[in-house]
Amino acid sequence: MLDVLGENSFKVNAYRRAADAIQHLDQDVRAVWQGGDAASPEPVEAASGVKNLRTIAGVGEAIASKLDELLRTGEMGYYRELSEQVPAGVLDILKVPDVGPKTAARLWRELNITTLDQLRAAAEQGQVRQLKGMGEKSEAKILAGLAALSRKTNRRLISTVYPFAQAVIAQMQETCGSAIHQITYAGSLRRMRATIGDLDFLVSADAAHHADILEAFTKLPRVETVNDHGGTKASVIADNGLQVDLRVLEPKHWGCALVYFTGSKQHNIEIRGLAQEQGYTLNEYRFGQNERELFCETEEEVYQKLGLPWIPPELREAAGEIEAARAGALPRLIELGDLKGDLQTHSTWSDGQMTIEQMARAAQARGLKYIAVTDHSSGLGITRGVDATRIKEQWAEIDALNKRLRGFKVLKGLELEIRADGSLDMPDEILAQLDICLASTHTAQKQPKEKITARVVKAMRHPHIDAIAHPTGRLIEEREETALDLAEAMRVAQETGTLLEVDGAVERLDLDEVHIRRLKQLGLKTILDSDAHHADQFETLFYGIHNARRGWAEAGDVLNTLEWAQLKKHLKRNRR
DNA sequence: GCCGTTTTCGGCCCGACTGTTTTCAGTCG
Repeated sequence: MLDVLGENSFKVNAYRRAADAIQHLDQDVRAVWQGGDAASPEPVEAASGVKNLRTIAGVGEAIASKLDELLRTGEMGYYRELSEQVPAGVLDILKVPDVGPKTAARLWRELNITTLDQLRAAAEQGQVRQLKGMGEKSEAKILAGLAALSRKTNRRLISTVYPFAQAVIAQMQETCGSAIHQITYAGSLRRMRATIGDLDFLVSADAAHHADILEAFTKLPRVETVNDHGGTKASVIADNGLQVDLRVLEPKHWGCALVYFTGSKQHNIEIRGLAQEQGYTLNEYRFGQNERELFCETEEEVYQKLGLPWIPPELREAAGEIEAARAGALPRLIELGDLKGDLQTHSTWSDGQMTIEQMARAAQARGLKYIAVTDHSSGLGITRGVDATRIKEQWAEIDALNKRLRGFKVLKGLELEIRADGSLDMPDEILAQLDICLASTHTAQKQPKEKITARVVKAMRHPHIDAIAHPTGRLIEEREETALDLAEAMRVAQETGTLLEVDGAVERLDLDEVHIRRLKQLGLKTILDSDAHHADQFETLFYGIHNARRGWAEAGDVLNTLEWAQLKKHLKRNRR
């Protein structure tokens, strides 16, 4: 709204920076405001809330008081004031590709256009081109943008974009062959975000080949429309609706370009600030110092020049990674190969699609040493779960299977349903005999905060429940998190030794990166599982690991990097 | 609106592409 009103762009950017910093905080902004004392609903002293908020980078006096007002009253007078000035529909118009704040403001003020429908009508009737600086092409662009907006889908799961990116790379290599020196994806995919908005590729090649490479890119079989096509970059829409950009550059620019296009934007701004402090300017091609130009063929050289070690892409969110790098305190991030076992899998005993043996053999083929079979308890009606009778039959099958397996162990587990009232649907006598017991909620997910928190906390206090599976219940782009008070759950986890799981299922990634980092700060361990219902779904551990890496997790933070004999000592049921 | 190992005032990351222009503004990433 400030943008549309023509406010000083640096002021607008200050709000963006503050919003970005809050989004990437390692805890809830409310917790910062409260000054670390989550038990009190408000800061002890009125003034300290503002002071606490100001510790956030990019939050100064003005934004801190507005946030304080928002947290205290649930409303912000300044926001309401702006809302009264700018018609809501103008903000919709801002979402049209190629319409920015300047254009939206002129459409509103000069043509009185305040809805998408009015904009479409005006463009169709040739009214838009009457504005100074707008012509037929601008008008056509707006109509195309409106069409794109109406069929626009949300961000996609990384698990669909990653294989697509691999396919694009393979096709480019096939088409251009030796002309391509290096090719990679960059952007949010390289940072391994859970969802991806658009896809960025970088190609290095001799300048003589640049035009051919861009041409080949725009002609790939899955390209539907070409939006931009210049001398160094092209931007297309693929048949799956994804926007895909490709940038071509000379090999000597590779290091700076890869850093630049991997981002995040805010990370880039911070490292360019660092470069400036050291007397350089940094862009996507080079370091500049007066007339001198310094090129970097690798990312390592770029960071080295800034006095930093290489920073893994998953950490590049301007969330303290630069300070940590400078202090030599970057985490040694967990890797897929560190995992020794998987503590949440399902079989045909409940809603899985494969037998326990098929799951076990697939896991072993992937290099794991053990899995826990954690079928649903019968309380979750839709999955035809196991009850106290059937689970004993399942144990007999597991015992027999373990005799046949070499160098691999199947553990007896359960994913126990925590009923809406907090009760459990399996006798304690059964739970006591398991190797590991997870508990989770699948029903009554809309309970208010107090109720669902009490429900989960009650389960956490049960002596035989080792971990809470997918604690927040989110389904990415589909279902919001439950109202569970995670700060309280973490506190109870510290007290009881109950673990909070990281579910690696690609649509869950639950806990997410922010919560994982919080766990680590509290000194809590976790387990990272596939939640596989089919042998193919062990693949999700790959995405789960990257999610954990985004949460700064090291191997030591994840218990199933241990052999089972060691791991079992950490489970609550085996502790005294 | 934010910020400070030059600065409490005066800066604020930087470049590609497009369209409408006779040298640049707007948008995007």
